[in-house]
Amino acid sequence: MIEDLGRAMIEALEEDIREKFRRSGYTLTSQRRAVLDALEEAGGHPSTEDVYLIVKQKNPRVALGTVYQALSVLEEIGVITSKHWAESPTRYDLNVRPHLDIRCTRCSQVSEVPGVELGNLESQIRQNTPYEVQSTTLVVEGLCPNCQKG
Amino acid sequence: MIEDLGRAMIEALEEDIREKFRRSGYTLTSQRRAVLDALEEAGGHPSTEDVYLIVKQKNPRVALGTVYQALSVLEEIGVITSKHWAESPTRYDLNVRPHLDIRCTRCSQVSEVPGVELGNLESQIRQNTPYEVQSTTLVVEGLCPNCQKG
DNA sequence: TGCAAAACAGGAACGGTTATTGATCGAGGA
DNA sequence: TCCTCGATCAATAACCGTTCCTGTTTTGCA
Repeated sequence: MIEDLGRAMIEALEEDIREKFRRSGYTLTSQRRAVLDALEEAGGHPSTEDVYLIVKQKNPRVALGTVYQALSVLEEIGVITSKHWAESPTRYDLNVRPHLDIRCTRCSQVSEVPGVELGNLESQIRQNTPYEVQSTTLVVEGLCPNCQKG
Repeated sequence: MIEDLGRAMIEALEEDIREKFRRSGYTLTSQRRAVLDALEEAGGHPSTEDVYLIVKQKNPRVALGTVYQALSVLEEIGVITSKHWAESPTRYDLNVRPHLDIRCTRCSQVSEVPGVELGNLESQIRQNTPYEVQSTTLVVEGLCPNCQKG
């Protein structure tokens, strides 16, 4: 039952991804597929380097530049989201659902912050600026429980 | 009247800065002073390079590395805040009051978004994470009115 | 199956940032 | 006032994440 639900969700996500590629005109190549798989496998919020290492395990011929380019395409068509932290490489996340992440300034671990209501923040912003808003990201940093001890 | 108010605010800010240096143990050197002045003069949200160029006009001997280090100290003691945008160098801002900025993804211009109520977002976050929250920054990007035409 | 366009691999180059090193400054004590 | 010692600075090399470039391979399409 739960497994079926999981599979259904993955199916829906799959279809969504194919649709986004179709609309954009980009092709869903095996390398881009591998980058997506690596993002899923990595879980958390992998850096480009992390993704590259996972992809490389399965296909050692894939170049780092290709991973950069694939991530950029995936972000452009709205499949993934990038986040830019201080003193840390860019990290990526599948666009499964809107959520809030916090990063530890000491060990760089990223965790999700549950139960925060962003509410109508984005619509408020749209109302108060003449800009055409493309993205709003909340960047939260702090010390994780482990690093608080040290 | 208004000028007096402005001067009073600057005085208060000055005292706050001196206090923060005192508490931290760092010294408020002429170079750090110059970096602060440059931040004020630049207005907007200058990059390290912008600050460096302004500082250099008055004191050509100051090195870029010194500006980096000064900005890092100023941020550490809470006088300024850094913001990290995609594909763009770090930009800095004096901690005058909490506010929200938006950056144009085409021309990199940064403007303030008025009238957005962040409300109890930070306290919500603190309640929902075991992390010791150090900073929360809302990063908003879009197209400025000028670039929408192009 | 053949052709044009897109994507890729590999590696060099770039740009923002940090690290290093020796010189200089400046607060506090003799 | 002069000295001392730690903090800060200037100058520059090194670092690292990212982008760019070139020739090759793959893909979509006729």
